[in-house]
Amino acid sequence: MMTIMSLSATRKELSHARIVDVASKAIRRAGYRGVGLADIMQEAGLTHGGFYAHFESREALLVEAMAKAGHDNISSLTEVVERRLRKGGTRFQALVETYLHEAHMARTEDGCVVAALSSEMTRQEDRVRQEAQRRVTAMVAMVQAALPDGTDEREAAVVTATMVGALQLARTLGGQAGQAILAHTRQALLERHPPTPRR
Amino acid sequence: MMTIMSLSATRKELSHARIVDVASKAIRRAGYRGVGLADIMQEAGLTHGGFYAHFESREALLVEAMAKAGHDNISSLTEVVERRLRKGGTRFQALVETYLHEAHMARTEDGCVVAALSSEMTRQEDRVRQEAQRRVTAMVAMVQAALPDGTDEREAAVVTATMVGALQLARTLGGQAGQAILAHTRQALLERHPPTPRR
DNA sequence: TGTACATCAGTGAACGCGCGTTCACTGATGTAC
DNA sequence: TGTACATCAGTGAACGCGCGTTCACTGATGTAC
Repeated sequence: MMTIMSLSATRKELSHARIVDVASKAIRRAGYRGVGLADIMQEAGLTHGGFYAHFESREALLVEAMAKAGHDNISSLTEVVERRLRKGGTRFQALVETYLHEAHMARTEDGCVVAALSSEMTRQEDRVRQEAQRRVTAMVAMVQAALPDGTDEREAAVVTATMVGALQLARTLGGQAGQAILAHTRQALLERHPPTPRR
Repeated sequence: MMTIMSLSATRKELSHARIVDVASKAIRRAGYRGVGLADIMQEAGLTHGGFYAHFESREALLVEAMAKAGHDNISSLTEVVERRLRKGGTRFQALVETYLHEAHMARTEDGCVVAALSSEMTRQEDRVRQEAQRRVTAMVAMVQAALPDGTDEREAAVVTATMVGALQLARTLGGQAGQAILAHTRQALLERHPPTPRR
């Protein structure tokens, strides 16, 4: 929930972290333009006037919010994957089953920032877009780390694309149709990278 | 470019079609909220005041614009696929190579409406969202029609998710990294549904 | 074929609202002595 | 330990702009006779 901060975090640093955290959820829930600064500040327990003491511009907040969302994604996915691993199966299997899970379909604001914003990423100004590229790259790297050692980065990119696309279509359709897409995509990905090597 | 209209199309019907056509490109280029009504009307050769003689609301335009974009997608993809087919290969191969082509990556405003808007679809009001669901369903059906007879609809959905996700990530990364994703996704999909059945 | 009138399609100004940004001010926190 | 002062962090009003929506009006098109 909260960024890990040094013990000597000032009051201002704590406020800053709260604003970024609120924004990281807001953009995933409502899109880059879906929530105004006043609402974000209010949800962080502040008034909107103080915003520019923390950020140069709205855009600067978006950059930090995306980075925060991406780091939260990776750390919470890693944590859940580790937990699942103790019940057996491969790391990849655990990742696929966690990412393409109903719970992830339902909760956009805590979920994957790439899936939440991908079709808007190309339309952002330079700095936001560059951060978006870093988020995509980091996600591909995480998927690659879950695949068997030596797996091509481009293969990891294809798997990432499949997971992101499936989550988005599932969310758009919703309900049973959405769950069916998740289920069959899990199956397809595990066929492609089976727990036990083919030969 | 232009909707096919009856020979007796009135002047108003022609204007209406122009507005929808302009909007169908605008939303793909800039997102649901990326272009204002005044700009759309201007690009259609009109002034903004006349908008409400054509549509009940902005939302109503979005619904028509998405439907138009989707139909244009399917008809132009079908056309290109037919052309490619004459040079050999399977229908699925032609579809994959057309959809995951550099040209599609570069031209969002003429491209797939699902890939252009997917992460925004869940955030729209009812009527827009329902049309979005129809667009996804229609796209899955088109993919299914390109796969061998008897292929499961859910398998078509997985393939659709992979194509949509790959196009989006490729667009976000851009350049060589983007093209690499397209290339490897083409390869991965053709491995999964090879021109000659496995046995 | 021409005239008078009704309807159609579009114009352009105006309104209201939300939102990013700015700024003078205030209360709280910390520091010097 | 207490007092005086400086700095910090945040407040709340205001500004300007863009955008969806409304509306009185106009010029063009079509129809009746």
